[in-house]
Amino acid sequence: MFSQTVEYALRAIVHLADQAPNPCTTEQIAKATKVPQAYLSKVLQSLRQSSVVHSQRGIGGGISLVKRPDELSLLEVVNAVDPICRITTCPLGLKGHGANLCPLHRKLDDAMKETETAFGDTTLADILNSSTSSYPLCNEPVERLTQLGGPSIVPSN
Amino acid sequence: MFSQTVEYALRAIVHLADQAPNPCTTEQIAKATKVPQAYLSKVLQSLRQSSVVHSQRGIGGGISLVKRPDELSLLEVVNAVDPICRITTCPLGLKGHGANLCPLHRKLDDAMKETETAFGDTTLADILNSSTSSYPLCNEPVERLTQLGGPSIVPSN
DNA sequence: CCGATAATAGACATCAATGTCCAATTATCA
DNA sequence: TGATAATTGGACATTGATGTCTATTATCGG
Repeated sequence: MFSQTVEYALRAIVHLADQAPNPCTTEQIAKATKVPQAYLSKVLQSLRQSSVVHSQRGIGGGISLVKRPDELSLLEVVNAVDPICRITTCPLGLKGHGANLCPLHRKLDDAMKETETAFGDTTLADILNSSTSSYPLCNEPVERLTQLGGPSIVPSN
Repeated sequence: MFSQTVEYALRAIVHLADQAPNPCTTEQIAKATKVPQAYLSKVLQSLRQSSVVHSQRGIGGGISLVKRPDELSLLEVVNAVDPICRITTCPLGLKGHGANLCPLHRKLDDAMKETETAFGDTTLADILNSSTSSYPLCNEPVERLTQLGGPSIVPSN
């Protein structure tokens, strides 16, 4: 129901939120989220163009969130890469219907509205703080690669 | 969020339900629902293989519903052509997660579950009897091409 | 049996989603 | 200034979704 691209984008953003506000390189994200790195870089491009993430080249650079995790919703991420486009007018182009959807398309649009609302109401902080037995994306919380105020380069092995 | 094929399949089924229990030819459905006829025939094949519709060749033949409209759910139609596949195990293949989804995938699966439930609880009869100002798929109820018990061939012009 | 009707099957075309690869560009550090 | 790290951009490959076309098969009426 959701595209592979949406899945990848959400994984990446969850990882970034987990590391926020520190940046991660595309390679780091790719490994942590098991997303093909070359394709991930395309997905991150979309997220950058939609101002969901910020990117910085060069040593110590990488990708970081523009907003704080508690201010960023799943919907913003989804809409950046594969927008949930609601049904606003009759797909058959019937003039008599216009914005007044028939029962079938009303039902379809209602389902999309539900999803839109569910994603719009959930922030990345909600995901990270959710108390389930599984940690987001990984078996255990990864060690944070960097500390908040400190110098940002720590070798990963 | 839903594929074009799902949209087409639902349009066709709504039309068939509207005409039930009489059969419609692919051409009739295509015109009524504004779906490309050649592609529609493929979609109807899927629906036949899933036993959602029955087909009959030759004069007086066509496509008809297997179940009554009040016994057929939208979900059965959707699953016949483009199944809503729920997330049952960790998409990253993490052993520690297994069937115990992490918060991200739980959220995604919950959204799918909502949609699944909404479609599973709605029958074609619900769609046809829904009291909105727009009639399903068309500006006004089409004249039924045939009567229930009578001979089934009436020229369409 | 014959001819008209209608579904069926398969080949083919087109386009978008997904995925890979590499050169170019930019930023940082020593 | 040069070396290194990292994103960026574009070309390319592969696959599935969408769409078209034609020949074949099944059914019915006469």
